[in-house]
Amino acid sequence: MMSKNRLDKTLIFNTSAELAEDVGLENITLLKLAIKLGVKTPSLYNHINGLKDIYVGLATLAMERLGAVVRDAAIGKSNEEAIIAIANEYRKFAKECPELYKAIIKSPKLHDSQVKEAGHIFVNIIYKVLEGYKYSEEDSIHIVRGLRSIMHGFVSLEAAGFFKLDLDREESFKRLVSGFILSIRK
Amino acid sequence: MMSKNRLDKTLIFNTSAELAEDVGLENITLLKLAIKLGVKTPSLYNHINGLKDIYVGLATLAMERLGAVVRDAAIGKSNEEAIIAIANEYRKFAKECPELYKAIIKSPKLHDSQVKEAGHIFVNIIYKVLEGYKYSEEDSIHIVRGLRSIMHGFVSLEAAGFFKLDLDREESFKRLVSGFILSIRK
DNA sequence: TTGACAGACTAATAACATTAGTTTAATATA
DNA sequence: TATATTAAACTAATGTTATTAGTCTGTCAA
Repeated sequence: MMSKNRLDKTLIFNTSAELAEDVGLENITLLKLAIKLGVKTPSLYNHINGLKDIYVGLATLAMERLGAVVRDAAIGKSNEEAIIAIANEYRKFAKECPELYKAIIKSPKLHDSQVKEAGHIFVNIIYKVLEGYKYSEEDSIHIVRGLRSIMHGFVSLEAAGFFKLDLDREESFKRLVSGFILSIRK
Repeated sequence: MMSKNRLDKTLIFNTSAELAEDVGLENITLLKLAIKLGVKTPSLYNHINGLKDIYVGLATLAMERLGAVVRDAAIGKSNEEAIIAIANEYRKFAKECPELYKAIIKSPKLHDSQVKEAGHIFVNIIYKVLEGYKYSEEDSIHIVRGLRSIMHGFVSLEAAGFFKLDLDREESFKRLVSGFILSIRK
């Protein structure tokens, strides 16, 4: 009657993501997570190898969701319109799930993990959008790095509270993105 | 003979910064710090209020050092030349002290702390450089936010290992900065 | 029915951060 | 110089966590 508290990785990571938003990414504990799952702490170890796995799982989840958001944003759009839509949805995602978003960067090292894989998918969407511009492969790499930098940079400084005046943050972001688009015009 | 192990905040934070680079920002413990200082753990509490203070202190230290680096970079230069120099030195700092750099963003909340103060100083240097451009105050705000975003974004994605191809990262950064400068030209 | 196994559980350990209370040594004061 | 004050070190103890070891139980295949 209570296969309710039957665990698996998906459930664990999804619940971790909720917990992160509740208590803050840094304040996740296995006890809190276990309680939220209706289970005792050590039971988690039947599915994951400890807290580090949680952070890797969260980074992967974040990347996957961000990839989906960005993919959807770009549907039916091309070139500048697509870039603007991607940037706006990227920022929206980071504002809606700030703690999950942080997990992307916190991830201990990307090397070992599936985060890599999820990251590839995310990046490939942007490459696809750039196809309209007919850049060389090399140029595309630089541009994708640039776009990711402005999106991540703005969004994480904003989340950290560095842009104090509440006023005008939309406008700041809009200008940054427009400026970037301008600078990659051929 | 051993006033060697006499503590104060400056010593504690400087040593914490070294420790962070040794073991990673996330892996600092008060025990490791105490050992490095030749002291027992509880002694630290005579000067700080716990681990959180360490992170706030590190964020402040990082901001101060970054401010100094940026200030020095801009000496004797103006406009585009100054911006390029600032960006390059900013990145260099982040590469040389990656763990300390991370402390800037990790800082729990900036509100409560002196990080704010150090941040102001840092930002004011950039405002000063922009004076050469004769922007309106509002424009300046947007531009400073933009510049910080590209610097922080690139540097932290790079540090996190997101730009896999070792090749060309210099070039990517150079293009990003040049593009930004281009986009703020009047 | 039984045997195996996944996945839950209890119990125990170790690494920390943190607090309370004690001692020591330097410095100011008489 | 002697004494009082005090800052800052120390020892001892507590509570929270992560993690591990070993046990129990229900499910499913033979």
